[in-house]
Amino acid sequence: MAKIVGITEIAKEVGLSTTTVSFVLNGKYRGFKIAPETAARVLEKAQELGYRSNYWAKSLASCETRLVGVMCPDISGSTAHEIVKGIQEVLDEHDYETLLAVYYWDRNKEQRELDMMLEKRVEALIALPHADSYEQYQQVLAGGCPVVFVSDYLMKVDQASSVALDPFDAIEKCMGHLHSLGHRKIALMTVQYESETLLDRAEAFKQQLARLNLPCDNNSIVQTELGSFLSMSASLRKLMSQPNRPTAVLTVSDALGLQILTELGKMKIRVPDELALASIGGLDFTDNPFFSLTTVDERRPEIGRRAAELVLRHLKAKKGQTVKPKHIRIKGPLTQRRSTLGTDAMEEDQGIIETIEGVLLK
Amino acid sequence: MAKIVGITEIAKEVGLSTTTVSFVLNGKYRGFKIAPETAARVLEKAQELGYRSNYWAKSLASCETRLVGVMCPDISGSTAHEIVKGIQEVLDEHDYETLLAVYYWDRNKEQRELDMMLEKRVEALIALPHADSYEQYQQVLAGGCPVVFVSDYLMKVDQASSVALDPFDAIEKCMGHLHSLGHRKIALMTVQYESETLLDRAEAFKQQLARLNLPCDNNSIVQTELGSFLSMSASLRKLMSQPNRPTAVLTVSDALGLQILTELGKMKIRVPDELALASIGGLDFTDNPFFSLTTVDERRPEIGRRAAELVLRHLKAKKGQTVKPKHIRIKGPLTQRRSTLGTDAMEEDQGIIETIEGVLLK
DNA sequence: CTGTTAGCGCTTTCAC
DNA sequence: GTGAAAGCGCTAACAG
Repeated sequence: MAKIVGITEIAKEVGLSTTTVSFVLNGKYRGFKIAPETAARVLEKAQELGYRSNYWAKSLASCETRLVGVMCPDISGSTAHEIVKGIQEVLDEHDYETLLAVYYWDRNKEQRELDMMLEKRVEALIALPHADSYEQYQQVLAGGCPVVFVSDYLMKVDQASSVALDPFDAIEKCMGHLHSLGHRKIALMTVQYESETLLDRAEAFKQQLARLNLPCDNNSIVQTELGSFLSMSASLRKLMSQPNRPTAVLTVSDALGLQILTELGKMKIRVPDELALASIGGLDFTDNPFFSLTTVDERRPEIGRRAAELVLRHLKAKKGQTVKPKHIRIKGPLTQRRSTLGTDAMEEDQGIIETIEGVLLK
Repeated sequence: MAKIVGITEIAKEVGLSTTTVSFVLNGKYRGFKIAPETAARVLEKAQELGYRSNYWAKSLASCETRLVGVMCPDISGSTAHEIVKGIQEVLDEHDYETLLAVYYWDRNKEQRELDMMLEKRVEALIALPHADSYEQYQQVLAGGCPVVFVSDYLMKVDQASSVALDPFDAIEKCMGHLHSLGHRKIALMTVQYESETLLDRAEAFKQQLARLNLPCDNNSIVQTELGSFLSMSASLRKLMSQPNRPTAVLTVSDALGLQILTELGKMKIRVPDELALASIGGLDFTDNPFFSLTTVDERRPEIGRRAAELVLRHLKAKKGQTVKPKHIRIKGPLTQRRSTLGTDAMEEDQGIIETIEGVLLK
């Protein structure tokens, strides 16, 4: 830590007490004011000496860090960074800083990073949790640090709040859309990962099948390994080799949807004529001539914003009163694209985008 | 800041001084040792009380934060997060923490974040700098905080170190490859952005044209607006409508390369028959049936690692001696793919990958 | 309007 | 082997 000028030095130089200097520098006037002339002198000296306040000394003395920790499993995908952006947007306005930690889907690292967060005395935590880190978050809460889960959540951690896409609404929109296009045999492709969000989506899917009076058999829900192209490929091929294969598939994420679209290309199965595809996510397909996936937008920046608001609710109310955990489910819009509508329909819709020939989407 | 148990409380409970407790908790034994029995008692009590050290109090007292700031313009692309991962890898090993700030290509935000970094007393800064933030970094250095630029750099900030891809090596590899394939009319597509790295690549390109005895005219280097698909499209179409249009194009980034590939598809220009394409980046094209771009890998994790090492060099040597800035240029491997070789050639190469028909790359 | 005084939670000489 | 005491740089009552 470089030996930089402190408030005391300024005080000495200007012949005032550190108190006064502190007040000037923080623009706080308790009770009465500070003589403008005095303030000016201080400010000038501070400038001259290249003064920079020491955030941590401040935190120590004032017993508040104004720090909110954000934990995410990775930042390579769009999910995390869009959420983070949303979070920072609102936290910024309220002068809270965000401490970002990435744990790369590693539970040990997640634990270590959580420890660090606590050591750094974050006042709240927003997390995209790993599926089975129950105790770890429980512990954080026990330490008096509010937790808000985003995008995914851990049901067992019942004192934490959460913000996520409304799975029932999203699935209903997709299914309604597919149904209205005449699809009667629809399958869900999901991921083998103990995520509540994923389970919710599967549950919602079943509900919709029932609501629409559609058949539900062993092939209605297909699971693939998280992140494995090969596994997805195998599952998909198996699914499509069934006697009464589906005419439409719903996937739980854009990433998976894209992989499937790709694989369908290899399999020479035409989309959407032979198989329509819809997913949940929120990728931007503008400028992308190859992929055009019907999706329900997760509205990730909004998820981040709401999470930050939830956090602020705790932080503001900190005077003894306990704030009940709150669970927000966001409704996202369905955007119909070529993976369900086909090329023709889109030519009218997409104005700017030239429709070009695509292997898959023709 | 929650009122959590502190070292003093433990000391009281166990009937020892804070000094002793501190030593036990930090595993430090100055001179002699601490009675193992004492240590055990302390540790147990700490456990029982759920003690967590206060990072900032520690920093204050010990005059070191063990914090390294990392500034990046955004985290949506692969560049930033791959570099960050590399950085953290080596910093982790040396018990330094990294403080990540994203400034979203906004100079004001960059300035604000830099200020925060200094207030938080980071001991060094690694930055992916904005093209014209000269003074801002100069100021950081003036404050005694070493700066290492990654991927891009600011020449004017001459006391900063830097780590980047070796542009001359990279361009030479690309040009050599294209030349050996018979291309004699090669153009460079770059971005209108005052980045030293980009300028270096353009310079290297010119050198290579000269070395290979290839023609260099107004159309040899084409600039497009940063991030604008439309601008790229216009430039490309103009370029390709020239009487003696190039047979190969070299681009400064994978992102641009991908856009160009896309646009060529729309223009029904076959790759690589009518136009070969090579770029610099490091995207992974495994599992991607549509895009297959010949690129020189920037080795971003390596860039991060080297940057962290540079930082450590400063941090270790902090006993008065000034460390000279160092500039590291990394050589990346060229991976030949379908955008220069065509489908046939690749069928032999790519083992696992099924070659499928692609609109663009057939 | 400004100064005094007492810490925040921890480290770190130096003495016992 | 262990403790006393002096801070790190700053804030926050409470006086004046």
